[in-house]
Amino acid sequence: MNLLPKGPARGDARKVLLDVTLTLVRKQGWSATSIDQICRAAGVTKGAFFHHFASKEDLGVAAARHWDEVTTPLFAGAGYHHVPDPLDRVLAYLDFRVALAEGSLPDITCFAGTTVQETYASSEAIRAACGKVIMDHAARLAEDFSAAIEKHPPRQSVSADSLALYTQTVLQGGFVLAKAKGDNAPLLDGIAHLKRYLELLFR
Amino acid sequence: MNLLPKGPARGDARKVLLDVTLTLVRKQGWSATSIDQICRAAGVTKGAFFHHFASKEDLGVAAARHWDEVTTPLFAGAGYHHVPDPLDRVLAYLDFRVALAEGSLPDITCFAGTTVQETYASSEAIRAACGKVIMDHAARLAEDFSAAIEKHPPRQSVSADSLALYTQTVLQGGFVLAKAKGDNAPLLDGIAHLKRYLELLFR
DNA sequence: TGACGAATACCGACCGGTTGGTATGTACTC
DNA sequence: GAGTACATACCAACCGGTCGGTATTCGTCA
Repeated sequence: MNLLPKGPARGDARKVLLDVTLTLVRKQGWSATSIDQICRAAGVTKGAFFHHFASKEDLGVAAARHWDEVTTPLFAGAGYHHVPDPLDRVLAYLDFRVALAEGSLPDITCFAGTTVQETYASSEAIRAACGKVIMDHAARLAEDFSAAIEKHPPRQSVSADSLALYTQTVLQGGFVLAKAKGDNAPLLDGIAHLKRYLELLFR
Repeated sequence: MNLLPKGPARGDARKVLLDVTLTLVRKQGWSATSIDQICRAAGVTKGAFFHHFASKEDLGVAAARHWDEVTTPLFAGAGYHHVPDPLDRVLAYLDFRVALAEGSLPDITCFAGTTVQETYASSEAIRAACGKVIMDHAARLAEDFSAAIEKHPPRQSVSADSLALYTQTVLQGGFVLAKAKGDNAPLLDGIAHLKRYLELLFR
């Protein structure tokens, strides 16, 4: 019989390890999450781990890319893309982020933001991988900002890239404040201020 | 003779341990910083450490309070307090933060923000201590926002507390993005957007 | 179709070093 | 001489990582 331990099916170990890594690191941070713990949670042994990843640092880089592969379809498939006006589309993106913010903190925060805070000085590879995820996400948002600037000339001269990066700044900061307060409110509040900024700037 | 190791003078161990903790944690994160490493950098043995702190968690709480004791005089003694108009005072506070942002990342980032990201789910004591530092700092800023709202009625109704917290959100998010990019620019850019928001809102 | 060797996926024991923490001893101060 | 402020030695558990082995899958050629 041998029912209980029940690891993943053959061939799935890598994906399960990456999924588990995202979950554990978002809750405990990067350094506090050990390879043993990841293996236990994934129902896999250390041998399997080091078959797929050369080191913990290698896992960090792979997990950042996996985070990108998980979140990109989530945003790409969201309804706000169908809003015709680019400014309204950006505001709808923020409404979507508000909807995502309903949930417990470990589920709504950003793997890349959490991890890069701990590794920016100790692992250039992980820092770069996390940075790329955030910058790529911002770059996609910048396209909408660019169209919004063209269609609705803002009161003051601002660049699309800068606005997109500022949006990520507010979100990442919202995560930090939410963790500090033990409550989503600062995150929701931050998004509300950002929306007001955009409306003051563009209308 | 016995010159080389040269620890701190008798009675100074606790303060040195706390100072070293702030430095190391801001660079490496909380979990990646070990008690042994802190003792080595402080020129003190483990016996001294556990004489002053009951556990690593206890150190975390004490370090958060120490962070408050270090930063509060820094802001209290800054020139922006002498700006007569409350709105200009807030904007001068942000200019002061821009000035602080010139420097290498480990020196300009926030101990409380860094630490709380790693500990919010694993240590309620550290989370609360870090949260209090941030909220107290915001509360002091909220007084200026309150006066600014009274003197310069904003275009839209906003609360002073919310604006003060949003300011901290932008700063904390700026730290994260700066670490992710390996460059202060997103932090400076974020503060610039925040200033524009306040000017659009209040003038 | 099936036999077979190679590559892949995974297991679990083991290693040296480090972790947070303790127990005991000692020098200095009041 | 009593309390404070350290130093030293030590511990079990855990850390990231290695290694020899096994089970499964796959390409290939008869």
